[in-house]
Amino acid sequence: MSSSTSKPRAPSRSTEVASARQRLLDAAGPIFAERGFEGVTVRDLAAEARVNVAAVGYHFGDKLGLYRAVIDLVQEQREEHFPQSNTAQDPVVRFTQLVRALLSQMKSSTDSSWEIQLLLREIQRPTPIFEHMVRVILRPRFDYLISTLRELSEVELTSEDYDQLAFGIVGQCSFFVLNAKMVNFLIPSNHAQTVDLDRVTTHMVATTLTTLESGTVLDFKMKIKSILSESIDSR
Amino acid sequence: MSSSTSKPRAPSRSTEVASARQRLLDAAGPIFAERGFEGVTVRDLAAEARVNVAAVGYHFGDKLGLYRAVIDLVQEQREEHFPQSNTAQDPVVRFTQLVRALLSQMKSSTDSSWEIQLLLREIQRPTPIFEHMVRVILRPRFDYLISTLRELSEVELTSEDYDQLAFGIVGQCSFFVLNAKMVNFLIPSNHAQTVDLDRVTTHMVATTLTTLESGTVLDFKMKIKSILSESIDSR
DNA sequence: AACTGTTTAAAACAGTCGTTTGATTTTCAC
DNA sequence: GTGAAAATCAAACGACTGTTTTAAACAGTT
Repeated sequence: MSSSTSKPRAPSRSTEVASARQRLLDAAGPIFAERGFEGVTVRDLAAEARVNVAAVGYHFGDKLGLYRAVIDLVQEQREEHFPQSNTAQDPVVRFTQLVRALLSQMKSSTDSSWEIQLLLREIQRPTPIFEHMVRVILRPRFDYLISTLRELSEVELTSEDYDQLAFGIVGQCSFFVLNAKMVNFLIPSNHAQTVDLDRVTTHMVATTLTTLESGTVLDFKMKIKSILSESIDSR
Repeated sequence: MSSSTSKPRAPSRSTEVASARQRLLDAAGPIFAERGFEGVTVRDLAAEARVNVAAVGYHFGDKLGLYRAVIDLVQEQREEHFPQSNTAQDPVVRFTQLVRALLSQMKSSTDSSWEIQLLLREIQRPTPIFEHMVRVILRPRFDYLISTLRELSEVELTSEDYDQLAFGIVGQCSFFVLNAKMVNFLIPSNHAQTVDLDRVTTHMVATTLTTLESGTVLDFKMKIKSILSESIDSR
């Protein structure tokens, strides 16, 4: 499948002005994040980067190669930029900052934080890169979230419960980001902005902590299960 | 914008076999739901419905007209099929059944419940139909969810809190549906199936009820807000 | 100087897309 | 039956897609 064009090496940065390859990489990230892989044409990318269309094929083989390069770039930056450097002792503080960071990075693509939007798009409309991306980028963060939840819980829960809580957090975060347009439509417009980061963070952390701490959750679950088993025939 | 082709009336159902128009409508729904508006070609639709490609233009003007017709059909079926007929007295039971129904309808498109998936896709990648669809289909359900939450809460909360809770539920539901592939990837594969409906329902209802009932939520929120305000400079 | 790799420009390619055409068949009141 | 409207069909249209080709210009090394 790989095109047989001899792969050119990265330019030896002799020219201080950004090379065509670099300009292409810089421009492609936000565009892919905003419109998705299939929603972007190579002509758009080339125009935005002020580069000839042929440059895509020359430097990256094809469009997917450029996309893959962007994903790899995000991965590298994440590894050095997010070194799990959350040193707070109090797990509640650590958890709060984790959620806040998660939400913050998901915010609109204007914040130069288009990376997570790109990943969310990849997840919802997988390209051939999907498995590699989930394994390398998402898995570590997910595991870190789970371990933080374990620290926060007074009593040991089942791993299913931890998964459930973690997905609940990730799910709500991604929902607010991806469905901002609908959120704006459904809530009264007097709210100053679409999603108040601190408000959402506070809500999610508080509900999660309450769930983890409250002894009544199990009672509720028992009751709900009986409700569910009773209403099987009614539907 | 609307094409000036004279709109043909619906065939007078003299032929008992499904007409081309009807076959197209039947086939288009699940396909649009699964692949999204832009991910589907009219040739795919025509082939699936065993209809000539020109039938789309003839009966619906263009591809978007067919999409609009599908959306309208969903809306009609919802109105007669979902008459808010939840008559249980206990608000907890009603809430549980509501969440369960929400999740159930979102389940995989094999269950002939492709309608909600279609709506979710419309929300995340809006076509020109977006506003109309949200207003007619989503708004009533969202308001109903809010009112149920109000009934469940012992003390009156702010409307922002109710919005937050409602979006949390909807967000988690849509997350499990739209990201099933990633969920499968991230959790250990020993789980029997991707998403156990009853388990997820139980979890979400229990956490919501706990949040509504627990008096410690406000304390948590206070603490979290102080955490957030302190760590402003650290980022 | 010639030779290297890089970049640009313009054009063409093969394919797919939504849509339209024009002829043909089917339907159905008369 | 007859004929006009409705419905269906194969085929083509024009626009766009990703990709490739051709040519020429540019920079740096030896």
